[in-house]
Amino acid sequence: MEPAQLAESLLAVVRSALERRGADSAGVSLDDIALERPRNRDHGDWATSVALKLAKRVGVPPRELAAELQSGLAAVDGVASVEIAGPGFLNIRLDAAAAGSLVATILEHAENYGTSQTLAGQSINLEFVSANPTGPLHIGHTRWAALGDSLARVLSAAGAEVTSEFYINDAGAQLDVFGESVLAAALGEPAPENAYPGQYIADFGARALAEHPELATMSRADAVTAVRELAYGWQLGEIQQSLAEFNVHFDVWFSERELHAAGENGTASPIDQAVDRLRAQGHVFDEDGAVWVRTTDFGDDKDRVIRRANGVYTYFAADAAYYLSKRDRGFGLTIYLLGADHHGYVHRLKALAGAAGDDPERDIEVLIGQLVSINGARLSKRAGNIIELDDLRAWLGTDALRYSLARYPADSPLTLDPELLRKRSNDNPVFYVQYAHARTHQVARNAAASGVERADFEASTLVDETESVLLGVLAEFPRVVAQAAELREPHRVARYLEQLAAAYHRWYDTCRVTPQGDDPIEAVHRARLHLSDAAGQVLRTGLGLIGVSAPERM
RNA sequence: GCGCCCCUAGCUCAAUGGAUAGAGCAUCUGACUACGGAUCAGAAGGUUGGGGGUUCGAGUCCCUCGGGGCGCGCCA
Repeated sequence: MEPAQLAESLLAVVRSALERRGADSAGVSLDDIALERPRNRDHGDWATSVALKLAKRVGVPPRELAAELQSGLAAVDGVASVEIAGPGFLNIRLDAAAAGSLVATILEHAENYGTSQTLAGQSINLEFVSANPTGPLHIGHTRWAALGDSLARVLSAAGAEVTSEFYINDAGAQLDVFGESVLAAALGEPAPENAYPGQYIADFGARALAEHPELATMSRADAVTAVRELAYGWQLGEIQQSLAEFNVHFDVWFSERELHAAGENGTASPIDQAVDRLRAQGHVFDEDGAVWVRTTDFGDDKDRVIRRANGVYTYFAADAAYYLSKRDRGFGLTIYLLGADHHGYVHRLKALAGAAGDDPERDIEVLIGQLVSINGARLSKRAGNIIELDDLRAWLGTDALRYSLARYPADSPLTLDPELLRKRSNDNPVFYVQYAHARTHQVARNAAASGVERADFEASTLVDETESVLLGVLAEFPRVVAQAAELREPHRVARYLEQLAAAYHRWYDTCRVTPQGDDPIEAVHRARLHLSDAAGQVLRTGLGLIGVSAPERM
């Protein structure tokens, strides 16, 4: 039996109890049921605090209401016992056959077990990383890459249509500075003020000159443009390759230049159109020669300039046009994953949504992730403690790196120790989880060699305590995935996998799939092989949700 | 000064308003002539930053104080 079915049965019992008392039963929903797995095994396979929650509404002492529910619940098929505990908790135990039937469900649905339709019909645009194409990705980008890609997978598993998107800031002054920096390096000139530091600038410069010796004789303006475009292409290519090797996928690479460019037959640029549209909505005004958006109407602490008095658009203008682009492409929900150093943008982004006629509370979400620090120190180029994605991957490997970043919530400040990272130790919980998965395959290989077959499945033979626990953990997977999607917290999947791996390892330690010596093969061995298969399936699916491989051997 | 985030075991971090706050690492003690020990069993480790409040119940919600991070341009 799956928890969802138990919750439905419980809801029916609750409703009929309320009706007997003449109380309103229509207002009770699955949200009130609060069916959960108790931490303490003494409290049963499943427990509910529904009697505590509803007691006041009905006007009955909690334990009295619990007693009424107890008898109704005990009659549900598959429920072995129901106890009342403490102030009014109901502790439920399932019989082995009902609990074990979950294995068949998992094997039948295979990689779809755990997916749901809780976000079905939602079309979501998820933007993350969006680094400037003026340098390599560092550890901060790496964190958003791991979290964002996992979130995209989790949202999809919950039934949403997800487009993951990388916004390339390729239109601003930063890219010009980048071009100047590379050109100076190419021509052996002293680095200009505010130039980008780093060996890669020199490397780009040398490569540019080697491939295009004519740069030395071109006009300054032409040379800057040419070098900028060359280096931009190379850098973007490296970013794309780094992310691909990190198993991070983007559906759309959106160039900011598209927003500035006028149409082929002289039509207004998307930014021009955006300003006009916002003005038509009544949220734009002119003051001191500049053009403003009245973002304070939507909770921002000051209004924002969208076009300066000198006629040049601000960065905010591109943001506006970009948001409208997403909107025009039909997304019902737009999610931004930003670092904490950008949290000041939350209000103005939401204001854009509001000004465009969307609901800032419902149609746009801005997730703020805390920055990563190294041994307590913040990352900075000046401190020389920048760590690049490619270095991290070289030290740890993609699996360990992705896992160690995905198992923490985005708003948790993360402190890393580069010495530990370099050591590539087995401490990383990813190996614990992967080993559990490899073990399910080892078990299957051993079973095949010993003649244990998958012919029949008698759920009622799974009576060991470790089997009961393992089944309970397996039963939670769909809810964990749905919750991770709803709360935008993919780390819940990783934490769950550690729990599942622990339950599997303990079970393995206690229960044999392959009989010892000359002992006969019995139904329980075959049932355990199914159980092991089911655990392997869920481990594999779960690891896939955070972009980590599930090896069959380690 | 204003705003957002954070403060949980020695360290890194979990925990829908639920029962005795949990893992990993580190420390200590055990377990293979039993499906690979990258495993398992056990010990020790806590005033959840301090103080108030809300309620059947608070690490979680509210107020306040302290500490840390980040942000507050007609920059990008």
